[in-house]
Amino acid sequence: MNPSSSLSTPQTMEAIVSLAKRRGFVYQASEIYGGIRGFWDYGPLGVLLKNNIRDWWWRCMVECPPVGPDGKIVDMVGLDSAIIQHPKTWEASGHTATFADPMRKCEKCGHILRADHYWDILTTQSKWFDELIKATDNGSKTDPDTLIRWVKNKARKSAPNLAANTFSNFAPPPNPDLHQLIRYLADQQDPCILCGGRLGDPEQFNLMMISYAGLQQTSENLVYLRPETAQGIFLNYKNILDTTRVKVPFGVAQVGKSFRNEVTPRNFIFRSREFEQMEMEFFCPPDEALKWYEFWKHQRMQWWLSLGIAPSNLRFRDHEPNELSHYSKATVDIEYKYPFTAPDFGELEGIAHRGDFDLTQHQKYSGAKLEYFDQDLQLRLKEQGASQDEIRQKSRYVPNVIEPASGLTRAVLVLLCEAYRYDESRPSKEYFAFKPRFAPVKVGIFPLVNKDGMPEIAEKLYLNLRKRLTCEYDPKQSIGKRYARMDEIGTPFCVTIDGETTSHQTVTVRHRDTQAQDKVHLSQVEAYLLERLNDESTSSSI
RNA sequence: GCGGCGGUAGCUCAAUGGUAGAGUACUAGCCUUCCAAGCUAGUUGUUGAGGGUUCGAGUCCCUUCCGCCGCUCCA
Repeated sequence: MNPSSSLSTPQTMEAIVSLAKRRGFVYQASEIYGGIRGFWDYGPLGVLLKNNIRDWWWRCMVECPPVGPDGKIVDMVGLDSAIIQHPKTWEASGHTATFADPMRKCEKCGHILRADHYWDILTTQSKWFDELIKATDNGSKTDPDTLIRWVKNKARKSAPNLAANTFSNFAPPPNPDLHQLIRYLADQQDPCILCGGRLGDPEQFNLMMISYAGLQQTSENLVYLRPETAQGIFLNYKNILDTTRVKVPFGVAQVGKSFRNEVTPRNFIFRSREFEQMEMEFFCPPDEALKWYEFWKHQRMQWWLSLGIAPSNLRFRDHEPNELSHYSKATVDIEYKYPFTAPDFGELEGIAHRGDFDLTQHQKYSGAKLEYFDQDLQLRLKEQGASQDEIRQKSRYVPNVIEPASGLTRAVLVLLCEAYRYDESRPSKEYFAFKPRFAPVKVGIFPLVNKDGMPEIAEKLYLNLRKRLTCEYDPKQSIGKRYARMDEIGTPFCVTIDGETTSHQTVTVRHRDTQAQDKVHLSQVEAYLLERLNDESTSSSI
């Protein structure tokens, strides 16, 4: 990409959102009703772009996966599991516990905290609580004078919304413990740890979307829309082992929708409540997990580069130990420099070493046996002269899992950002320089003018080419206008039927990025285009 | 969720409390032999939604929805 023509600023983002709407890539969902927060519709061109990325991922992961670090072919299969699974799935995965906490919200400042951890959070994180501790000599000096002094001075700043009782009838209970004292100060309420404001009643804040399977909306019928596609793979791990001929190490890949009640959906399609994921779970022997983690980390970065993204716009970011999810032994994010995060980076894909957490959990909750008996390993150990005990112990295990999990809808966003160009000197100042493989429309087919037999030839060529390529035929208006329109939606090639087509059987192929033109024989057009659409080296642009 | 700003045609934007407009796009026709040319005609609005004040509201007030920016959140 050309950095000079592509500025990474919020203004760029607005231009991209506007162009994406205008040309039918992405619409806000339910727009005629005023829109609905966190949901987006992919228009005629958006769905083509999204499908192209999805198909490339599927091709690179399932049909043509990379050869393993030991030079051996790895087994990889696909899956499309249900969005709704047994509710116990989410208990086992930890989502119910971590997603469904009772939360309380401060009515003054809006701070949200866990209701069941109120006292812990207050005593460890509240500034005004620290001051109160000091002022009352660790809760031993709770006479009205001391308290009034604290309320009138320090608390005025650190806890402005603390509903301290009127000073005239200030009468804290005798020898209160700290919790009693604070409830007294806050007028019998638990006050906000930040501002001292009144906390609302506890509410279930569930980041998983809820529905009911069955006619009655009872707790027995409660189900969740999946917050990630991964669990569907773990649930089918045994099915796949039993019904296909894969052997550990192997991977299962899946593309599909996931749903999360994000607190703040924002930044166009970056964080939405319904989104599409491309996830792969790679099952391997425990002592090979780190090797495969490094392998996939590298492979996944190569894949993003294969979309034509500038290396300088991508980076790895290792998760800090305290940042790791409850299941993960190591996680690295692949991040992209989005216009709205620049010069910072934002998440694009996470590659997690999940250990044996998921399979062990599902084994525990379901009672199904999810161990793997590794005959290859048994043989190898035998050859190495290991003891019977060691062989028995080592060749039966719960596989470890390496999970590259990426967002398909985020990939769409990245390509829109990465391919966006602004160039004053061109007829269409704005255009998308998609790598040909991902362009929604590959070829525009035009008669130079709408007469002299040119439309007939162009139409025939269109009917022929569209069998293999996404094409558009357009005989209307000036040729420059039609080129510009194609540039704007990122079409890499235009084929124009001109006067020489009737006399010499040649057409003009016009290239989006350079605006250069080639003469090609009519019979060679298809081969000419196919060669350039599939050739990696033609990607002068993204 | 909180605070600030905003929402008018598909898009970019005008419009002292007094007739809702421009550019562009789009459609049809003419013209046009390679980069958004021109001419003619045409389509396009519950001014985000709901309520209020007023003789009269795009404009003032209230509520709500959506968006942007900053916090907060993002197992």
